[in-house]
Amino acid sequence: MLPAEKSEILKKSLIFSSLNEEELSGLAGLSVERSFQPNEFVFWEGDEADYFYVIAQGRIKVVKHASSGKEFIIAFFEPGEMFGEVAVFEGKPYPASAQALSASKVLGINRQNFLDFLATRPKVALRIINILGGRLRDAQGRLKDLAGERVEQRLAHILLMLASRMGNTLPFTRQELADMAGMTTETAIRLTGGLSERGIIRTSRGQLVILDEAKLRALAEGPPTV
Amino acid sequence: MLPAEKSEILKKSLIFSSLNEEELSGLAGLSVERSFQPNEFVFWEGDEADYFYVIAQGRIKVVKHASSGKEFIIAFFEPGEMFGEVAVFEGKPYPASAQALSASKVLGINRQNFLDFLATRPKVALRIINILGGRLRDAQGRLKDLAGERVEQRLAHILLMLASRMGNTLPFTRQELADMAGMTTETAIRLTGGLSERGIIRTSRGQLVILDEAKLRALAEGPPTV
DNA sequence: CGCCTATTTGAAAACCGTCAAAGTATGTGG
DNA sequence: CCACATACTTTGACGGTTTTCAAATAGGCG
Repeated sequence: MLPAEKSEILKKSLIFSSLNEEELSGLAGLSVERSFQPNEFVFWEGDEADYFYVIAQGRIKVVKHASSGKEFIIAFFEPGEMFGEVAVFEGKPYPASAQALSASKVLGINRQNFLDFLATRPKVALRIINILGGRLRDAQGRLKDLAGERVEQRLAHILLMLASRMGNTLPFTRQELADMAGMTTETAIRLTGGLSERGIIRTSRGQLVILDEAKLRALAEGPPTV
Repeated sequence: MLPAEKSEILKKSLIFSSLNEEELSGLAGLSVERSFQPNEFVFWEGDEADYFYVIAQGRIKVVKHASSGKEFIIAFFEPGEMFGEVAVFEGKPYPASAQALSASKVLGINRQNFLDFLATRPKVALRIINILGGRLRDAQGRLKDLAGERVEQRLAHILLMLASRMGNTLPFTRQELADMAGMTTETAIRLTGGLSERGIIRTSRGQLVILDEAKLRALAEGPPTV
């Protein structure tokens, strides 16, 4: 990949939108390109964290494994988004694993180089604070759901969250939804089946379309028995 | 409170440890002191977020309420720690409520003033990135637990996390532990009862002492049936 | 001493996970 | 182009974990 292409990719990322061309190419010079096949892992939980990543193309999921072996999906990321940053900013091993879902290209940015870069770019630092704040907010909302809500409401919240980021057509299997909502695949299927019958969503293999966001929102907030 | 006292409090906080005296007093000038009675709320979920806070004295808990009315405790904070920052850095309403547990004093720092301050203090920004990263890591670990582990393992994880921050004597009621681990008070009592019988912990009203951290760790990792 | 909150115990029921088996898209290789 | 392998989807029955509901005890503070 040419340096100019790297700059182009970084520029599209929200994190670096405040940088000028010169700064972008400086950062591009610090970055390393890596490519991954579908299902290949970018890093594993516990690995030394020397790099964080910005996605150039493809989709990445970040997961943790429970002691039972069950997988929990922390997040999906798309081109322009960063991942692996928690570990890098803390200087500790990665707290989760990252796996490519499709053929993917990412730019890896070295921890120490980036920290040095940040020390003179307060705007970028503020942007990162912003992004981390948003992720923390999401995480806290999900914590509350997992701790206190029933499966149906958990799934509804997940669908609404995904819809707000990606639109009403969601490219996820029921298994993936289940792993995000902390339930089994069977339960996710039964729930989506029920929602389909009520005309709230439409499902096909590996995809789910939200038809009636208002009803879904009502479901997410209160129990169906009003 | 005198400006010098404010500086003193800020200085003790990890966030501002890189500041010199002059910077500290500048920041102290931007801060407002507020006092709270036990059980009084510092802010409510959904309030406009103009300030974030550093604790001078007392203990604060940050909570969210599920649709059922059940309370979920996101975190407890002690003197020197900051809270309410997620909302401030995002410019959105508070995502949770903050309640004083004991008579408390806090320093409130205005959002816009602080963002201006940060724009010329990259070290403080990096420290905040660090703290947010740590909180995000914690939150992700708890997400995985809530999604995939049984109550006993969830409780064990919570106890270990608290112990690593506060030592082996934990000043929490079973109700509070239950609200952190996403279970009912009755379940928390039954579980702690079992742990006491096995000599792993000792409990009294509003307090829990960890006696055998190794056994607790074993419990947290794997199912009890080895 | 009295009130409020925390702790305790028990029994019943609900929710959801587990297990098993089968059907159905998608893509691959012959 | 068909056959097959692989993943995703579907359905049913059962059982266990945890919540729910109820009632009683006990500790601490004014």
